[in-house]
Amino acid sequence: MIYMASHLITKKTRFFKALSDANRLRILKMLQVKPLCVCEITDILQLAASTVSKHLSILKENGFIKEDREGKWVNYKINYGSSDPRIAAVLTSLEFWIADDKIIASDKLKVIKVDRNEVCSR
Amino acid sequence: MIYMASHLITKKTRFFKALSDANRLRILKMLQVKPLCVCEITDILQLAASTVSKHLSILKENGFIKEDREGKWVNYKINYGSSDPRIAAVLTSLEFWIADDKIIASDKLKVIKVDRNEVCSR
DNA sequence: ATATCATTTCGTTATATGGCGAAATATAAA
DNA sequence: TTTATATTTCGCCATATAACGAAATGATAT
Repeated sequence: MIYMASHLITKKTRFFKALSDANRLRILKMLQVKPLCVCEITDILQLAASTVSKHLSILKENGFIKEDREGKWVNYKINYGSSDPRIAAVLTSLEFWIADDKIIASDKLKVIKVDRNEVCSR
Repeated sequence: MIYMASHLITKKTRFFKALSDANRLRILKMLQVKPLCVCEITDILQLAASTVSKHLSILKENGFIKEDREGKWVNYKINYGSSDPRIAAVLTSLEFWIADDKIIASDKLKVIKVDRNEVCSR
């Protein structure tokens, strides 16, 4: 089967694809509360660390988040200073683009309570 | 394998998923020029009519476009009056969200020239 | 009524995506 | 330098997605 390969426009879909996964939206919402390391996110989402790492790399590649190594931890945080105006538009009014619901509210509570020294290194 | 089924947040991804396909973005850009029927879009995108129909149904289900039957043709047009503010935001400034490129410029030219009585019923 | 044309629905197929665990890598601690 | 911890990369598998053609449906024209 021959698939279309219009590279120019395919690049445009990457922005939307990055936002097309429920767990990535949850991650953005959590990072809005405060920066988190991979194992903290892993603990809250209840996914394999490798899966979370992959989600974070997609969000980072697309400019939604930044990473910041701190010793053995890698902290991820919202990239409010993106030069892409679409990303800035989404990030500066996340509530508008991604409404809160019970799951997100619950995630945010967990973000506040999560303790890196407990959930990691178990 | 157990997949997450958080219905509330999965609904959120539908908006972005609808915009995550290159051909659907091309369709939105074409409809921005003027309303088109399925066979006109099929002719410009060079896809099977069934494929185009499916893309249109996804855009319609998500509130990006409206349909309007005119005899044996079904005309599709941009739904500028969406009650979902995110959709309104994207549609009222499509240039901001989906930049034009060579392919889109070429599509738009074809939209201006396309003649329903030629491309359909061949 | 029947034929024709536009569109949608359905069944099939290939690629993309997202999940996991294991192995590899990077840094800190012992 | 060895060990432990955090993260990433890799290979594999299941589901989702997007493509097609054929069949079904809606509407006009003969």
